[in-house]
Amino acid sequence: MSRILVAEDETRIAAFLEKGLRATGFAVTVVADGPAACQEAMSGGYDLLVLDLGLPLLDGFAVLSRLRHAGNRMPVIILTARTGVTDTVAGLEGGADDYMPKPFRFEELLARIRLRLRSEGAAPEPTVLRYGGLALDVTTRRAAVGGREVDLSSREYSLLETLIRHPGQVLTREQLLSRVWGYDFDPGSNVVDVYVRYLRRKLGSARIETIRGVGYRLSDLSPE
Amino acid sequence: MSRILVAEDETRIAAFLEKGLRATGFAVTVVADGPAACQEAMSGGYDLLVLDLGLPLLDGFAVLSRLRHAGNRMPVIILTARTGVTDTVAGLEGGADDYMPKPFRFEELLARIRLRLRSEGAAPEPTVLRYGGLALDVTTRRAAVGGREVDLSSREYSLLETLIRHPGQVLTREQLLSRVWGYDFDPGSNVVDVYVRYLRRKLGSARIETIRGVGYRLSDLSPE
DNA sequence: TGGCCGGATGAGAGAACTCTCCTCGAACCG
DNA sequence: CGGTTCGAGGAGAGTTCTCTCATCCGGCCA
Repeated sequence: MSRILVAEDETRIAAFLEKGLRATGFAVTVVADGPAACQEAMSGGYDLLVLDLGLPLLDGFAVLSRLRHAGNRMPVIILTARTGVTDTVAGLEGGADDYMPKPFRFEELLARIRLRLRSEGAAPEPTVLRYGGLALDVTTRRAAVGGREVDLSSREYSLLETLIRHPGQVLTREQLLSRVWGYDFDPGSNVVDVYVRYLRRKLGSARIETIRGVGYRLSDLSPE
Repeated sequence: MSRILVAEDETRIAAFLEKGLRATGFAVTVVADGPAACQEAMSGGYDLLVLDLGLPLLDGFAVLSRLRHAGNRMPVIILTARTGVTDTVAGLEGGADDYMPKPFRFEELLARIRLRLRSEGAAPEPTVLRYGGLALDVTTRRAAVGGREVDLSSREYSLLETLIRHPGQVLTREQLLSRVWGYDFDPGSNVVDVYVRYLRRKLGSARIETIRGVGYRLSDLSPE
């Protein structure tokens, strides 16, 4: 699987990224300041760099610029605080690289990463995800159960996509919460339960299994 | 530019597709029944086929199956009535091909077509569209004006994307209405005006020019 | 068996979104 | 110059979406 370098100094976010990316199957290394980011990135051992702008010692811009001047063309996804107006300038305006304003949903970042890695010549990402009679179209964000088209809200879709990307695997509420809702969401909330219910109503209740005390799992019913 | 074959018997929709695709810069041929679709498609003169399932004489499934059996691997996007439950079965379930349930928004179809053509080895579609200090990120559907991040609703984004894909060109209300809202939308509505106003409020009013009696146009102000 | 705990469900508040309708003002045309 | 037409803008209704909260139910354990 691909190797990803994360340059982020806020430990909470760094941990969030590391855990999520690792669970997705990437090899992850985290660094917390600019010089370390440079050094690691230059080593050539990574397929992609997730780069926070607000790094200590040497900020993200400087890191990126050094990389590029050294001829390093690895794909870079920039994390930028949304509040800082000027930050985003170079994000979108700055040129070829991808950016992602904070706070972001993990699934969104994942989508960007997949896109970047794919364009690097890897196998193309399938446009339709299938599992046990379910079909999810990632480009139009629509779903079908056993051939019946189903309307999903944005949240519902995102939750279902997360589940279907880990077929047969149990995901805890915390995992789902952080992936679909983001890293700064109230851990005591029962949104996940509620949205599971919404999905069950639309997909049929047997599609999503409850593992008591653990979490939820997509079950692989064959098409009705 | 790419050549597209449209197989659709409802004249209203066929005309809608032909006009829209042509305006986008594709070379378009329209056929209205199954045998004609087969014949044209087999000719090899097209890069992509937009195929309605409800064709007379020979339905879309049959056309597709004949094509594939004949070894033709051209990308096919299937149009399917959303009401017909069973139709969608083979749409999403059927395998490798793309499908698009009716009624659809033109811009959505366009996105699918671009995706298909891109994966055919053409130049990759840029992920950020820029024009006159505007930057639009097509993957996250976010926008920035002169570096300032702007939140857009789904409709607002879609309208702005349509405008930015025709930089400097005047688009009529009808064009915008059919592209962003769909082909069966009330032509007497003033939604376009309203959404132009929303965009102006968010982007600055000078960004979108009004051409009296004609329509709207993005103006290429340099970044503020 | 009785009580507890985790999950399911119902209800609903608040916000965002989409669209319609109506009025005002300005451009254009005679 | 006056009337007409077209677009700008304000206001608001209806809907959907997202999330919270409170209650109910059923499994599980003492």
